[in-house]
Amino acid sequence: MEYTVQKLASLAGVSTRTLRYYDEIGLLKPARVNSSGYRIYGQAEVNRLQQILFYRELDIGLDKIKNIVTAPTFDETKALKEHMQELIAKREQLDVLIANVEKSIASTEGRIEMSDQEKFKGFKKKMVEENEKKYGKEARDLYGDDAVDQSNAKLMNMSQEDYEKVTNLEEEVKETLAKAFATGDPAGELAQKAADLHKQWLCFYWKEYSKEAHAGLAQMYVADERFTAYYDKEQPGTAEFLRDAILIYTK
Amino acid sequence: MEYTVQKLASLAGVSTRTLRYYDEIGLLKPARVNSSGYRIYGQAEVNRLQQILFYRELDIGLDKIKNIVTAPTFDETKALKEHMQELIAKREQLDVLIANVEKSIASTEGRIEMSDQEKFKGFKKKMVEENEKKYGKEARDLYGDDAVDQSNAKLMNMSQEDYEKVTNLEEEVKETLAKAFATGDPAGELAQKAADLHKQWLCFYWKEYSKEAHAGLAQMYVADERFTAYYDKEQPGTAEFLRDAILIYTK
DNA sequence: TCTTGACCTTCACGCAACGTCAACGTTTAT
DNA sequence: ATAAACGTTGACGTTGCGTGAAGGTCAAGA
Repeated sequence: MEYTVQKLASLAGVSTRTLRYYDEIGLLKPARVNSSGYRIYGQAEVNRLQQILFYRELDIGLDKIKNIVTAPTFDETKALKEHMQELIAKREQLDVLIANVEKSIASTEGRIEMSDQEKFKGFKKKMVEENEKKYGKEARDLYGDDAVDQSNAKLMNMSQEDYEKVTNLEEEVKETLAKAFATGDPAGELAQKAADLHKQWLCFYWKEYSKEAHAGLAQMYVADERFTAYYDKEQPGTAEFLRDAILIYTK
Repeated sequence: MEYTVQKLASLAGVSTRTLRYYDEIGLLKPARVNSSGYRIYGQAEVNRLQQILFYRELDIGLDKIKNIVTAPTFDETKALKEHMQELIAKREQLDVLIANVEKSIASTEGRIEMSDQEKFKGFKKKMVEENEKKYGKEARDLYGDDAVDQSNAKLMNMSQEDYEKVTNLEEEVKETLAKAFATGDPAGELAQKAADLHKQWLCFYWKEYSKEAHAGLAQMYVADERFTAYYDKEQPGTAEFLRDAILIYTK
């Protein structure tokens, strides 16, 4: 079956302008151009347009879609399966939002109270996404896919109380660590308490805890500037101090 | 609780630029501006930002959001409930897409075959949406909310076979109508067959059929240029002819 | 054969919703 | 008191098209 712009456009539910634009940016070239300059699309283009729309549905930029579908290693089945995972994730995130709306209704009706943080639950996912876009690749290179995925997954599934607990823990770690740093002794009581709090905090993000992994993470804290910057913010050297404390704690 | 731009931004997971932009376009003004020109947001603004993000999630334009949330008759609870309906609808549409992906996988694995039309299922929803944006208001004014909602809902929930049936029916109506028009007799056998087919077609979109509603729709066909344009495309006068045939059919 | 109308083409400007500098004032913490 | 972090207002850039304008193409009917 062959299609002109209009035919394909109405089949797929996009505008003719969109098809011309996709041609222009090299995302979807027609199978051939007839003697009068008309774009003629074939079966392969229909399939490809479908792929493109799949990815567009996930709010992926057209240039990235281009990279994905034009990649020589492009495995259609695999791409589709990944795609489905993301759709399912999107649906789960919608569930969070729906729960949020339900709560908001209860809240405006005065039945319950909502913290400001709760009010933006479900929107946070966007931040996770953007984080992925920015740091995703680095982090994946550094720590491996599984770690990143699990961390994200846990973050997204976290219940409201958990979220509050974890932010509180984060504060506690920082406070205890600051006090411990003042003592200068990573083997001291305070430093070990900080390491323990850090373990608890970590358990919110990790499926299973092991001393080796904890120690490994501590090493990475010092190797990765993003983490050192975070911990050294108030007191330079804190990241190293935390590493030492953890290394002792996990021995 | 009072928030500066950054505080509110990180709370809600948006950028500071976004907040400044929302201020600029009058969508979300800070509670006050301190002596140094800093924007200070209060509790009301937090709640309002939440509302805004809800609507933004539905891809509603900021100007429309502005109209919605600044409307003097703005009923928060009602808005939230409507909002939830749309989120649920969105999730259902995601289900359609997921089903589509599943089929696509089966198709690339050679287990089943997909028609070109099938390939774009789930994307069709966008067309419904855009139709809503363009004609929604008119149509709602003209036919009432319920009719439009039901029609959209049925269209979105339609199964694959139904979709094929309905497009076939549409063709059949057009063909029979063309032949009937040639006879010139709206009471004749062919014209009455066309009216009957039209009824069947209609039954795909209506929850319940009544002769009165069918007759009413026939009148509207002639009154609304969009419909007359559709039916008169091949043969001017066809819309009127169909109306007459339906009026006889429903008598 | 000529015209009409629905197609198709290529520019080219317009738009929303911000991102992203630049250039500069303010607050806070050490 | 000096830096670092945070705030401000322009102002131009970006993405993914929408929307003409100005004009070729093609089948069908007068």
